[in-house]
Amino acid sequence: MQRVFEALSSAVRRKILAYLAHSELSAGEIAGRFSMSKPSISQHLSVLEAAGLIVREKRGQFVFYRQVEDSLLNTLNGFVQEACPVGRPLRRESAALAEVRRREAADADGSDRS
Amino acid sequence: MQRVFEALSSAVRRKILAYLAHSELSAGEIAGRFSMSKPSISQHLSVLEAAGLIVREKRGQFVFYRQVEDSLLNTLNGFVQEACPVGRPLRRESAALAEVRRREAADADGSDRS
DNA sequence: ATAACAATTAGGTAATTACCTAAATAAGGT
DNA sequence: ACCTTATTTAGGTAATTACCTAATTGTTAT
Repeated sequence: MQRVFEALSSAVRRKILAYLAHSELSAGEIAGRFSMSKPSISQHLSVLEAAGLIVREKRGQFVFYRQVEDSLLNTLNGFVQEACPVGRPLRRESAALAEVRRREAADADGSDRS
Repeated sequence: MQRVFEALSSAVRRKILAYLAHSELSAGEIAGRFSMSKPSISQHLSVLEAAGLIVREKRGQFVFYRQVEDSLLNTLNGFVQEACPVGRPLRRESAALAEVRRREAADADGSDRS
């Protein structure tokens, strides 16, 4: 948890995570998206890896990085539940989701709309 | 956003937020929960305030702090949407929420809106 | 074997952060 | 007015962080 939040405290690292949201990328491809030295990016990648947010996989000459599914979400969610005065917003969303599903179920059963 | 994540990168500050989840507290009451000097806690409180996560209100001799509802959640949510590959579960919740609100609005005013 | 490329490690510096104590500001009680 | 309590500001130090360049390691191709 500590490591995750430390990792997220850097704009560069958050941006890296955003890039990795869409597909895995090699260290070089990531570095190419920033105007910063490769060693610096490499260091940011280790921080993200140490936080358990991404994993590395060496394939031949390249090292590919990809996000660890859910690890970010789980941490943030866990934190919100105890730190958000009213985890209510999220709970409200969940309730909203349930509500939509109920209506969809009802719709599927016969009624129509738009 | 930057300030929020920086604020959250400290365990002490996350703990302060957790305390403020339940009720407002004076600076002294907060400091009393930590084995750390009051000035240090005061500084942590400014960081949280600068991030927009809490607000201060002076009443008499005391300064009370309380969380700003939703500001934490909104930031985290916004971030997750672009950084989490599987932000999908959450995105689905948000979409569901938006959908419910659209329907509620429609139900309430009865006007058409294609 | 050598060259070229990919990535990391090593080592150093500047800037930031987290703490502390002491001093200042502000409000209340006597 | 004076003393106490609540909190913040000032100022300083130690530890951490973010960056850089240069050197190293590992892989692929000639």
